This record gives sequence, C-alpha cells and structure tokens, in this order.
Amino acid sequence: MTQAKERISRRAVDKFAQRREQLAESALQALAELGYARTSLREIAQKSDFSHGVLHYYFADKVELLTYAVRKFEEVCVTRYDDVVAAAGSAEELKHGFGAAMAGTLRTDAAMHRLWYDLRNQSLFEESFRGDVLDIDEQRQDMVWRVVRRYAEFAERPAQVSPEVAYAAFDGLFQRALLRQLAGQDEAADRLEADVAALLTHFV
Amino acid sequence: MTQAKERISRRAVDKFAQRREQLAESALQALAELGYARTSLREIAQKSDFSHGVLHYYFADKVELLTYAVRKFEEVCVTRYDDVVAAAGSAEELKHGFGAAMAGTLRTDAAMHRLWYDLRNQSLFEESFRGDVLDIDEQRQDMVWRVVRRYAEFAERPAQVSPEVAYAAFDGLFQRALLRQLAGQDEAADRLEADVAALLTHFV
DNA sequence: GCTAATTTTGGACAGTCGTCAAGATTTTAT
DNA sequence: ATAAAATCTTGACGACTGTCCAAAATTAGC
Repeated sequence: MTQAKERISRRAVDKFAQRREQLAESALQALAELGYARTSLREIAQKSDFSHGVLHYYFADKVELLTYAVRKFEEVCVTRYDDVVAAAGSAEELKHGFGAAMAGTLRTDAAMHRLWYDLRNQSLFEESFRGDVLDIDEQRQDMVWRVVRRYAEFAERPAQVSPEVAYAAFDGLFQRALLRQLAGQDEAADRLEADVAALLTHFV
Repeated sequence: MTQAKERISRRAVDKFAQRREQLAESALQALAELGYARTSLREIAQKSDFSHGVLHYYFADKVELLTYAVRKFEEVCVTRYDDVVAAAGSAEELKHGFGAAMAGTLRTDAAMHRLWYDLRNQSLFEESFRGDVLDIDEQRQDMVWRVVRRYAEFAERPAQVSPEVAYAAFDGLFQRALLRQLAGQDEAADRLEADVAALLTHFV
C-alpha cells in the first residue's frame, strides 16, 4: 500500500484526496438516509461506485472515515443564512428572509439536517466526534449571530440575548420543526417560519 | 409460553407486569450508558438479574421492549419542575428556582437526559418510537409552560411567546448545556442556570 | 509493449446481533 | 407429594458487522 504522505506526484495526491472526498460524500448519503445506528461500511460502499474493501484503502478505519465525513459536512452547513443577511435591506426583510430560509431548508434538506442532529447526539456518547461537533456548533452559532446582530443594526436596538442563547433557541425551534416535518405534519415549516420571525423580535 | 392476557390469577398478572418493568428499567440503564446505537439485548440482560433469553419471554421483540422502556421513561420525565412551581412565592423565586432546577438535573442526571435526546433523535429515522416521542415531547412542553405561565402570573404580565416556542427555546438551551457538560466544561451548568433565568424574563 | 506500481475486488475472518427453541428449574394447584 | 404450568438458562441459527488480505484489474513509467 502507498500512503498519501509518501507520494511525489501532485496529481496522484490530488486523486487520492479526491477519492476520500468521494467516499465521504457516500458516507454522508448513507448517514442521512439510515442514521448513525444503522450505517455500515457496506452500506456506504453501496452508495459509492466501489466495493466495501476499498474503504480501508483510503481510510484507516470506520472512525476515520466518519470523522472525515463530518468535517466535510461542516462546509455546507455553516454559511446557509449569509446570503439572506447580505440581501436584506431592512429589519422586516431580514426577519422574513430568515424565517423563510429556515422553513425552506427544512422542507428541502430534512435528511441532511437530521444527519447533523444525529451526529451531534452521538457525540454525547462517543468522544471521537466531540471536538468536530463542538467546532461546527460554534460556527453555526456564529452564523445565527450574524443574523441577529444585523437585525439589531437594522432595528437600531441592541440585541437582548447572548449569541449562545440566540443559537440555542433557534436551534431548538428548528429541531422541533424537523421532528414534526418528518412525522408528516405539513404545517411544521409554516409554523417554523412564523415562530422564527416572532422570536427574532423578542431577541432585539 | 403463557401470555399475560390469558392469565387468571391476579398475582401472576402483577408479577408478569413487574418483570416487564424490571427489564425495561435495565433497558433504560443500558441506553443511558451506551446510547441507542450500541445497546444490544445481551447488554440489557447483563444489567438485569437474568439471561438474554428471558427478554423474548416477556417481550415479543426488541422494538416492543424499547417502546415499553420509552413509555416508562416518560413518567419520571415530565413533572420535574412542578415542585419548583408549587414552592415559588414570587416571580424572582420562580425564576431562580427554575434555573437552579435545570442546572441541578443537568449535573445529576446527565446520562438520563442524553438518553432522552438519543431516543427523540432516533425517531427522526425510525417510525416505531415516533408516536411516543411526540407524546412525551408534548408533555414536556406542558411542563415548561406551567413554569412560564406561573411566572407571567407572578409578574402580572402576559407571556410573550407560545408554549411551543418557549419549550423549544429552553430545550435548546438545555441540550446545548448537556453537550458541554459531558464534554467536561464545568461551567456549563452555571451558565445554563443564568441563561434560563434570563430567557424567562424575555418571554413574559 | 512490457514491467512495476497503484488501485480495486471479493472473499474470509472472528465477533456480535436478534431470534428461537429445547431442556432445566422453579412455582403453582390439587 | 405429584403433576402441571410457568419461568429461566443455554446453546444454536443465520445474518450482519469491521477488518484484513491475496489476487485481479487498472494505470504509469520506460
């Protein structure tokens, strides 16, 4: 076996890294569909173009693969509302844009979101992901705070809560809505949109 | 095998039910310690006084056992703050009592709480628990709302948020604190206590 | 085109899982 | 005390798990 570290060719290194990306993507697919408890390496391989054996060619073990996948997941996860912040021209616009964006991603990306909550929850039991989870959580908090801070600027009032409290509250709302949405309650997204907008006004 | 339904003797029925309670209790122990993903029937049996085979004498399969355990869990889970509400004589007292009670149970019962979040999260993937989880969630919401409503009475101001929003926000705060507490951040409980008290004032 | 290195496959492994049933043990009824 | 019923143990089953490895397939260097 040839380790990535020993490589010389730049192309080869890139290809090696590219395969890892590819397999991590398949891992995320499997995790989103089946949940952590039921995601096996063979399931992951089946979502990819390869057989199950190849996973140990690119990753030392399951933990390394999943850790890598979690880190990859982070990237798409922590800038979701920045566009809304940039686009909004007033407090009202931002408030409704934020609510709509949350409701939208709830409707569209439910499987991906439950994957995140599953991983975060798993880190209550397993130490391996905890560092990455806490890191992502912090970035999500920053993301939410950018919305709240901007809203406070528009409203020309100071924010009444800390970034931690704001994030925890919006996250709680989202998690609640996710459970209801997956349980088939079609009004979950609409209610989330309204609740998010209402909560924002209470926080600044 | 003799089913409980066919029994005549009252004592026998009670004993049958008692064993189920007993085994469900062992199941909760195992779930709290290992998490849903790694809890096996043999692990559960090992926490009890019996061998693994007996589980299928008292329960049809694993799902029935776990479902029963979840329902049992509900009982201890949804009246935790009622004493605080009953004891408080003023808004200030209630506010600090609520925060202290949350911080207290975070410190004392962390394993039990992560079990709840694990089960609730699992219901994002598996339909089997979903009904019970939603039911428990509702009761927890009522429990939190009794606090908020009472606080509003004391303060002689109307509550500014719905029961759903209040519960989601406090739950989000608690979940956040639980993760930090389990990650070894000793100040998590203290911060939770302060944040809960602060958030309560924003909600009424 | 040939050799050597890299990449991928598919099967084998030891272990664990949920489930089941036969037999041993205990409790109950008469 | 004895037979019947209820309860519990033990070992087995097929399926699945993460991991590893030898061999096949592919690619790269000359």
